[in-house]
Amino acid sequence: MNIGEAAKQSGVNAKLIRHYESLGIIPKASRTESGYRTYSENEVHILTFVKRARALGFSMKEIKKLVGLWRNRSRASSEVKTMAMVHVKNLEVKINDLEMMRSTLLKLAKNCHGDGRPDCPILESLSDSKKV
Amino acid sequence: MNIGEAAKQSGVNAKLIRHYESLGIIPKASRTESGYRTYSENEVHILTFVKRARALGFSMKEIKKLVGLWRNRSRASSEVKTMAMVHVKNLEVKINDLEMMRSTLLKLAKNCHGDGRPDCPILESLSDSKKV
DNA sequence: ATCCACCTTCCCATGGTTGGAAGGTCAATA
DNA sequence: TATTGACCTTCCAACCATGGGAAGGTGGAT
Repeated sequence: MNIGEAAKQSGVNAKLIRHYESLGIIPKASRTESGYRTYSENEVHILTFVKRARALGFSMKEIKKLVGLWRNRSRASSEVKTMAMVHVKNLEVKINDLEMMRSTLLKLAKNCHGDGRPDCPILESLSDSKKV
Repeated sequence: MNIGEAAKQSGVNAKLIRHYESLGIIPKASRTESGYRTYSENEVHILTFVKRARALGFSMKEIKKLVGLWRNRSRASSEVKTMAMVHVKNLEVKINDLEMMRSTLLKLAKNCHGDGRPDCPILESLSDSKKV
């Protein structure tokens, strides 16, 4: 299977597959005589794994670790669970940040009449000496 | 006032101030004879504005626009409000994404005993053919 | 023989920020 | 006066994950 087919099956862009290989996240693909990368079901499997972990917001560094754990039959599940829970904490911090931004902006926008007049509490609040 | 003092007063890193200037987000600072940038209260004011807008998650491109609107006495408040509400929508999309990730991960982690044993539903779910 | 779709490697861009290197300036002190 | 140390200057590079494009080689069909 060439890289294009592996890309189609895994849903990971061919360009990205090469990139992941260069980062050492996936093992180096074997090559045909002319230099084309070849893939089997197994590699597609790994790529799918990476794609799903990415969709859960793990960084590539974390994913590299996860792939290692996944391929290591004797890993302890505690290690994976710990990573997952640390990640959940990070997600929660981000969610909190974004929700703060959202509520602040909504509060400001509520007081802005939003018509042709120039006075705008949003801008004022961003620039005034009193904090937002 | 030198750039260091402006940085201290505005809370924006000196390095970042130069960067913002190069991006055209803040006006070019005037210089002393020897080339040092000089700042007044007014510039510090703009920097503070930028910092707060950044804290609300606006992109630098959006902030450039906001600074322009802020400095333009005849802007329409509707324009600002529209930007704010578009930004709120974007925030909501991100929040949703992160919350999906969080709940998926929590669901997976709940089923993982997280001890010394190797079997781990988190990894299995990431790699299995059935979707997460 | 030609054509098109595929593959290869390479470099560059994004966005926002931070880091360092190499060098100039300012003010105070020995 | 000379030196020191804190500040300033510009330029170049890194981070992370991804995408774009150039320039050139391969594979297989017509």
